Amino acid sequence: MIDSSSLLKNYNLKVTPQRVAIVEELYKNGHMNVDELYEKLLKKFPSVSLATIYKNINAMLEKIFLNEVKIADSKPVFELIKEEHSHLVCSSCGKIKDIYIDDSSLRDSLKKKSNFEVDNINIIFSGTCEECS
Amino acid sequence: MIDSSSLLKNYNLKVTPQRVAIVEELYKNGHMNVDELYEKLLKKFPSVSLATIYKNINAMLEKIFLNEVKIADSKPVFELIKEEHSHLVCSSCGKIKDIYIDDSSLRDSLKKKSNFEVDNINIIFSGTCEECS
DNA sequence: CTGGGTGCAAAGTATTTGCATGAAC
DNA sequence: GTTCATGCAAATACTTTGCACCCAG
Repeated sequence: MIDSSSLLKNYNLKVTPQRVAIVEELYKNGHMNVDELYEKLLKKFPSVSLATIYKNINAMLEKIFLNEVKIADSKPVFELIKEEHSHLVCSSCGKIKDIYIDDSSLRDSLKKKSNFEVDNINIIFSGTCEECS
Repeated sequence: MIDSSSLLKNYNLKVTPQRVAIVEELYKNGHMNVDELYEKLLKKFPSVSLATIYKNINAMLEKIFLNEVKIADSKPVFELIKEEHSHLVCSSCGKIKDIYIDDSSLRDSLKKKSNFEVDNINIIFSGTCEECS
């Protein structure tokens, strides 16, 4: 499991049960959109409000321990920040998986073509996952 | 310039002045979000409505001659479909440029790690463009 | 002429904000 | 005790829809 309380404290966020639940759900499920998070939290806190979800997501995005992933043809999803990685998105089942791919060859070929200074490369593979094919 | 009328006809869309203007603006500017398109069209058609912009963007997306690009921290932008390419997004000036990068090494390294069947790879480089650095 | 596009207004969906109360520290 | 999070309701932002009228083919 993940030590949500320490994580929250490290980022100067008060430890509330709702926040702990958000972190734990994201840890368990990897990638979730706002509605999925809301549904999960409703089970634990029947009176939780969507506003709380939004406020917390935004707080966590600002503290940079959450990352927003924008995928074609679907709602943005959120994930806990971890090592830099890319995403596999299955167009059949919709599942998203992390994958660790070396991007140095990409950086090299960009360098040859342009003087753009890269901070960050965002790569999304779409296609069909092993289970669906 | 671009032959917007033929383009529209080829995709079975009636040629209207608003549509021609949308295609021409996208051709000129490369990438535009809904509001930018709306502002441009307002200059030519003071009574154009946002609904028309949305309806046409959606029609063009369906006919697959428009592409939606989702970028972190900004509104989605639209571009005319052309050869497959990647995007450079400057975090300083916000400008988006196309870049043609060979992705075969990415495909190879993915193949080694996973049985995911790739249809399509979406790559966004963020950083600082030549002019801004 | 006919079908489909346009513009307007209204509805729908998504997200943010203000505020009173209550919990975390 | 003070600060800040929560939940509610209202406000704002974004996008779609319905419909009467009009233009493209």
